[in-house]
Amino acid sequence: MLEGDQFVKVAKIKRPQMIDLILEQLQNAILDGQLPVGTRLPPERELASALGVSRASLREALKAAALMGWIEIRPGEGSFVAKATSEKIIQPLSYVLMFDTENIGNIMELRSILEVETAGLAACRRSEEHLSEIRETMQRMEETASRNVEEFLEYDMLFHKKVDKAAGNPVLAKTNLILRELLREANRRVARLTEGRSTAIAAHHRIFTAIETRDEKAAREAALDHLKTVAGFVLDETRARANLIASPGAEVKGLAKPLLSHTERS
Amino acid sequence: MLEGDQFVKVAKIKRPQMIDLILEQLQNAILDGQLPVGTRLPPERELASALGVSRASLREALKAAALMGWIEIRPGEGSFVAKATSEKIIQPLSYVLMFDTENIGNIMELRSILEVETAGLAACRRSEEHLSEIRETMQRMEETASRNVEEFLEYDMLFHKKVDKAAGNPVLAKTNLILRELLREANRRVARLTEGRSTAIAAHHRIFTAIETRDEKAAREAALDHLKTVAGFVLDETRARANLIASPGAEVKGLAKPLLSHTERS
DNA sequence: CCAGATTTGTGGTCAGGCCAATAAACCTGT
DNA sequence: ACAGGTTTATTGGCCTGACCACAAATCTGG
Repeated sequence: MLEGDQFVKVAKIKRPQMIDLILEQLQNAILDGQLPVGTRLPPERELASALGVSRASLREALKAAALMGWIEIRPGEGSFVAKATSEKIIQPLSYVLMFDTENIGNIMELRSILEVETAGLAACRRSEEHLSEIRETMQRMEETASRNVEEFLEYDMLFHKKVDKAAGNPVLAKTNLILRELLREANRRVARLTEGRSTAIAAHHRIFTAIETRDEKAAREAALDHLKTVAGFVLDETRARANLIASPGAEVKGLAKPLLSHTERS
Repeated sequence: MLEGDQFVKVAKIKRPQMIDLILEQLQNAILDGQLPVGTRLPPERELASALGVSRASLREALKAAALMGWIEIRPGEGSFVAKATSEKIIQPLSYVLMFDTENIGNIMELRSILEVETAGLAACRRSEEHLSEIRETMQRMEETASRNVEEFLEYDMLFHKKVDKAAGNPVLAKTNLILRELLREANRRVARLTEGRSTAIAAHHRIFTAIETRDEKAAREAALDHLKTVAGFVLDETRARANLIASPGAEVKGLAKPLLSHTERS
């Protein structure tokens, strides 16, 4: 690419495309308040002729707008201006991170940062209802530990989801969810080990107790220990796998440098 | 997902849409490495018939993929698998956020968590080269403070980018970048104030010094103070705008509860 | 008055066509 | 033989018109 010579700084002339213009106009209309949330857009055929474009072009724009979360298209009904939700806002993150999945160590570090703070926030903000939801999930998780690995994993995920909820920040919750999904395969390998399941249960217990007593510091410490343990499992697994694939002695990417060094703080 | 009623576990029947299926297939192909970056996709007509769909449907999918940054469409040439860049993906959403005070607070909180840890990691891991890059960016930022708001903003962004780089976690860096992009509009409003620019410069100075002396604790504190200040500016601005739009006296959503309460730790 | 059948409106998809931009193959004068 | 412009094939951008599937509104018989 290397756009441009080093002498003239001309923006490459790009003929504006209909779809983009439509998209822009739609965006402006929503931002100007001309189209409040919930407003129903005119039918495609009508809107297309009003804008002076074909229905096909308009549809490409509408589809794009829908994927970006601006509108919701309901077959047989019409298109409606949608509310921006935390899911939609943070969704693009997952698209970007998808290209980095081989870099498990870095994702792990990011996750540990966020989960630690999340646990701390949950300890501060949790309500009684939050607490009982977390407790219930934890108990179900313990029950399934010796029975079904997949079910255990689901309750593991759910536990963290409930903690996220208690932390009261939907954007944070969604981000955590994405990171956990990215690491789901790694976690699955850990959960297959009996030792992995029992240590996870113990860690969740500590986290729960800390949240119950509103002890922010303890919650953060418990979460950090948990994540360190999981990271240890995962990285051992990963390293083992990597060594099977790469030449022996080859460095596993992203794991050579100090990982989780933010451990030694506070 | 688990998000059902507790009685019936019916997933709402949704007729899968061609475009989404195509999109999914494309995504998988890219993630599986079947389509390395730079690969040229078959012509639309050919690909459409190969997939057994109409060219119109395929086009909607390709257009969406292009907007998400997965591919690049060059008229007269073809479609090519592209490296996803976060800026392009996020840009449209940042405007929407201006009117979403609830999530601005939440995103701010998420950003503060990550930037604080990033500063700490940068203090631990930075090299001399990192340091000089950060220093240079900071100096340029100071030079432009009194001249050009847009340029100032760019250097502001760049400063944080350099700190991210020093922290040595690309995934963390990308996430931070996305969050900053999301808040770009808000930051722009802050940077327009002379006071906003001067306090930002002072804060960056503190962060730089802490990183220079490898003082992790100081780096974290400096970053936290900085973010708290920015959050104060942003939320004041947003609140003002929100009150102009919403009915007077209406509570600004999401700001009533403790924000940035993780401040009082360590 | 109401339940079921029918009509109407709407998005989802398709087929085929023309135009515009690009690149590759082709001339053409030197 | 070759540098230059010119033509041609390929490809994406856009349009028209049609049909299908689904949802709501309407009609109809009891």
